[in-house]
Amino acid sequence: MARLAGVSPVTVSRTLAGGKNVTPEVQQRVIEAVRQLDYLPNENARGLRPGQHSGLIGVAITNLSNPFYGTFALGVEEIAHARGRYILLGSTGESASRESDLIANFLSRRVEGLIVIPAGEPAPRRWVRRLGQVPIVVAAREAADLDADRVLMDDAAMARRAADDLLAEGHQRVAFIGNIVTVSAHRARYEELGRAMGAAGLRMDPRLVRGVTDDVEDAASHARDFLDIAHQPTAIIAANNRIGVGVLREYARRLDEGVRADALPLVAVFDELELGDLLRVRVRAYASDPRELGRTAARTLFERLDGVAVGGPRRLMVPA
Amino acid sequence: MARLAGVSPVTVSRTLAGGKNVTPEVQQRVIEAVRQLDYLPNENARGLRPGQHSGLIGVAITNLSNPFYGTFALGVEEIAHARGRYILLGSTGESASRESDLIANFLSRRVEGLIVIPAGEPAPRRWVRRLGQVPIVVAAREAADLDADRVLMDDAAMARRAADDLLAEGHQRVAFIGNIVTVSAHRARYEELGRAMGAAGLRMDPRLVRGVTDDVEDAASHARDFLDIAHQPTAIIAANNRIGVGVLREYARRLDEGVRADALPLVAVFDELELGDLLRVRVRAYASDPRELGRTAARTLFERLDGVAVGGPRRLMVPA
DNA sequence: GTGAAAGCGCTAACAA
DNA sequence: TTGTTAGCGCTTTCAC
Repeated sequence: MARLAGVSPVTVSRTLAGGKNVTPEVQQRVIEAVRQLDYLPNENARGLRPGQHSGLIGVAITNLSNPFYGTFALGVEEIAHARGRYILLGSTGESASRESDLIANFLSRRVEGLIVIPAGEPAPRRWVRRLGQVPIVVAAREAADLDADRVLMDDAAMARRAADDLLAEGHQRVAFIGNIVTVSAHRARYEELGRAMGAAGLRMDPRLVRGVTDDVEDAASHARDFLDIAHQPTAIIAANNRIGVGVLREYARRLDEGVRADALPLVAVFDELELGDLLRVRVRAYASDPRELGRTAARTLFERLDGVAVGGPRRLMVPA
Repeated sequence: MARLAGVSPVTVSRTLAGGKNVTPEVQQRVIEAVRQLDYLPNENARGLRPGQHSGLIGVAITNLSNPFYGTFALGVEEIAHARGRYILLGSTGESASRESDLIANFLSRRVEGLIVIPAGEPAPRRWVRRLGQVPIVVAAREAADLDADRVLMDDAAMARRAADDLLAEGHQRVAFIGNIVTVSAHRARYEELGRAMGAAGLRMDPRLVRGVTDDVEDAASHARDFLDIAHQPTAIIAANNRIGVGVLREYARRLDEGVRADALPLVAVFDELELGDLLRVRVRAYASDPRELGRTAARTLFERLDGVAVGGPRRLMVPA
């Protein structure tokens, strides 16, 4: 490359860096050679030099096929792109070991920062020690053992609104499907729901609470159980989108079997349900804003990278 | 690191590479030092050596918030993970220049291979020359100027099935929303539809064809037009998922205004419509399998990387 | 079994 | 303005 232009590698570097201290003529020669060879500087080598950054952000989400996380990633990318960064992306599938591997690999590629949706599987995050000075933003869920910035949805507000609606309609027996043990967002939604109902002199029946994180079929089977018990709940609350879809899958089966739509419990879904208003069954969605969540997570990360934000971990709330 | 273990960097490298030619004792010392320092070898430096590979696959999709592409990426990741590779991911938003930038950056990070969903914006792909020996797989859509392996859905089969259904029900006036000019998948679906209807002595009315790629609101506004013309079509065909959602958004508005569900044209949607069977309006979905598409794309890429596949570009079809 | 030397592609610092 | 030197962190080759 340098040979073709008849200059030294330094001159190539300088030209590509903006051309400071290079004769226009020489620059021209370099540019020409670059084009002729389709030369692309090796970013990995460049990042090796001290003081240079890799231009990479590591993003670990739980499940790419869930549109919530896809949209989240889109929000992250939007900001990252505006800041000239590129995304290393992986999904954990809620597995703690996969999360650990993924992050170790991100770090070994010298990402400048990390954005992580913590995996639900409960396990100590031994990888935090490896972070060193690399900033990390935890999004969508709490992670007790991570001493880092958090960007969360307003789970309590969403849950309160849901509770208000349910109470206003006179529901007394409501079921809940979600992983309240390991997924903080689900737990927050559940607890606030319980509080709001408690304030109205009601309580969640623990026999009507089932744990699932993201699995459509699992959720469907819990819904089946609820529909089959003698004293059906009057509403089923799905802690997220995928769980909601699972419940509705079971509803579709029931309708096929001749069950009437208004004989089925109301379904309340968190996180958005596309076309919920067009369904033949009674559904209510309490939507969060995954794209803005992603954007905010990325902005928060960049504030650390820029040194704009200093000090202890921050906690940001993205309104629903 | 090497100092802490009292050995040379070479010995560390050897130990981490499996420990060939290192005394178990010394290995132990190295392992211990690694743990103590939370040492992670620098993958970028490692990849710098000749003959080493980066362990990265570049994936360029059009829109992460579309669950179709999210699921596609999941399929890619599944295979990549099994092969110990990691994913550099970016979305093009259908923009040709963004596609070009993205791929240039992937290449400058020395990805081992690329998987690309070509952006719809028509523009010559000048970046192909930069590929050098890096294999690329084109997925989901054709890209005429790319001389590379392709992994496509069976658009024609899906369209034929849709046409059969429509014809069986006596539809004669059907509208189509999709970008038949620049998105080959949409075009293939449209053309096959036309062929099948032609065989039945009917034809698509060109005034009932509108171009949109992925935009929900755009699609909704076209649907609005179709609903407002005097001689309504009896069916509206959406070339993909997002377009279908757009059409249905408009339907939801109409229902709110008191329009009866059975007064609205049937909607046929390609690529899957979650919960389509639960909608209050008549909808038919012709689903493809994005996850398998992603898996197949990744497998095809690895066959090139492994040297299992040689010779000219292959064309694979993933059944719907 | 271990280490010294060399070089992957790049750029900051210094020299010419 | 341009080039030489050196070193980022790693691994391959060769010597011991």
